Amino acid sequence: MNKQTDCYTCVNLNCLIKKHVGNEEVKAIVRDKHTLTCKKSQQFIMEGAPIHGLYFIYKGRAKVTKTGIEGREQIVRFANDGDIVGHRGFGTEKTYPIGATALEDITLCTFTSDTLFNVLHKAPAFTFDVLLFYADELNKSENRVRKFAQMSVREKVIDGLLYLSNKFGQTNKYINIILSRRDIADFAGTTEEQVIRIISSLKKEKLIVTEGKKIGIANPKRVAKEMMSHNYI
Amino acid sequence: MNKQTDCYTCVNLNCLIKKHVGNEEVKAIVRDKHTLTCKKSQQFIMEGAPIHGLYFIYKGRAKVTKTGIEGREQIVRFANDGDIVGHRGFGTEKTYPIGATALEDITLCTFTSDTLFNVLHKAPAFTFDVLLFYADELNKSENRVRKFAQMSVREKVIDGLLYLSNKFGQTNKYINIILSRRDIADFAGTTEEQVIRIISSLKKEKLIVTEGKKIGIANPKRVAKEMMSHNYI
DNA sequence: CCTTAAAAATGCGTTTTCGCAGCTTTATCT
DNA sequence: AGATAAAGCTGCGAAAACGCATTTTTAAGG
Repeated sequence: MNKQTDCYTCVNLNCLIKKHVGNEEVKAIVRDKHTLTCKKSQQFIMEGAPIHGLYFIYKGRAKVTKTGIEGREQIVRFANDGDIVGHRGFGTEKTYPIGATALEDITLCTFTSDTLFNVLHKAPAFTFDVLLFYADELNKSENRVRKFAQMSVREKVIDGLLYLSNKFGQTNKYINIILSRRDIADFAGTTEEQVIRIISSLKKEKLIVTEGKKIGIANPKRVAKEMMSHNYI
Repeated sequence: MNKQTDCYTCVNLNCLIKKHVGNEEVKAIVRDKHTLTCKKSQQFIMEGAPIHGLYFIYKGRAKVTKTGIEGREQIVRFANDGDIVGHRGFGTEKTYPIGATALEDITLCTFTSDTLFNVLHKAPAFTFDVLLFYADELNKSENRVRKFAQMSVREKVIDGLLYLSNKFGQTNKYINIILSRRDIADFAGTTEEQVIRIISSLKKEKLIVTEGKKIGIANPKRVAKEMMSHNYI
């Protein structure tokens, strides 16, 4: 029932598999590929479940989470078309350290750990690019550690909205993704109420606009300025 | 003046170079190696400075930092013998996204970006291990994001002390590293005063012991229990 | 060993953040 | 369209975290 996708005609030019699809070793991955689709709200990686492979997003958006105190979820990042999801879905670890949930109907490409493991040992240029991906994610994550440690709640929410606008883009003045206030809170590291309060005052300050659940950055320059002191270097 | 170290007789068995020193390609790295020493408090990587290579710690300890609001520093992690320091000290980025400072007199092995770049394209087994290292660091960093988002200040300080005890070990009941309360605060993501207050009450509760600046976890089980709710999964 | 500076400790008022409760609006299902 | 549930909003008191000022202790240098 799943329409199988094809790496050769795939439109995700930022996908690392696509980039290296000419490599003979990488073709082994392509042959092993399985396509699956998930409905909105479906969790396709369970935190703590045994590892069975790595996911690449063909089309759609997902949240990557870690469960904390009393089941409270922390969104560690969002994933978009072409992104890799499933840390350590290869190699020596036994269970997934993160969970992943579809934010909308989503099509995924998945590969078994074994295939990946082999290719990562045989296609250095590919492995190097995966390495760079992880190094980049590490840098972003460490930036987030700093932000969470030093920012006020207001700054964290603004920073979160800017991230979303940047990651998913804005069309017709609105950020290209619909999230609940709860999800924004779980991402920004605060409570639902605080997010609501802050969004409400940002609206009064004409920094953002809303329509239903849609949020748009009305004044990117001024909003970015709110964060300036956190971006230097 | 710097005594040159030698990978073949190196005692850091956890060092990735040491592990792969038998590989012909990796020997190119070994030939390129330079040894340097730093005095305590000396900063050997400046945040924002042009990248010139990657560092491996031969002997000593260092803190890895990011500068935030009004110059306030966030310690993103600590490094010990054999650890890699200098994210992205290879590849495409132009400047270091982190700073690194010696916490005591330290001996470093350093390699130029170009040499590393080449070897990372030619020695897949080595590249794979570096990849695993980054994936692990990423996982740890994402755990820290969650902790910073959800923990109270007290929990963050306790968690920081447990990390230090685990990372550097305890001898004679004391954690094997001397840090100022300020450094602990910069790591745990709070203020110096809070760290002082919390250490003081942990002492009263007989959970830790102190002697001068030395801190020891007196009751690891009970202390770990304080954090249990954060460790599940 | 004494001097001086830095680090640590503590009290206290202020600010920020939180979480509950109640209410309103929006979405969903038949 | 109407019923029901979910999500969003707001006020308010409580708790947590902060930052300043001051004192005490520890470390460093001559």
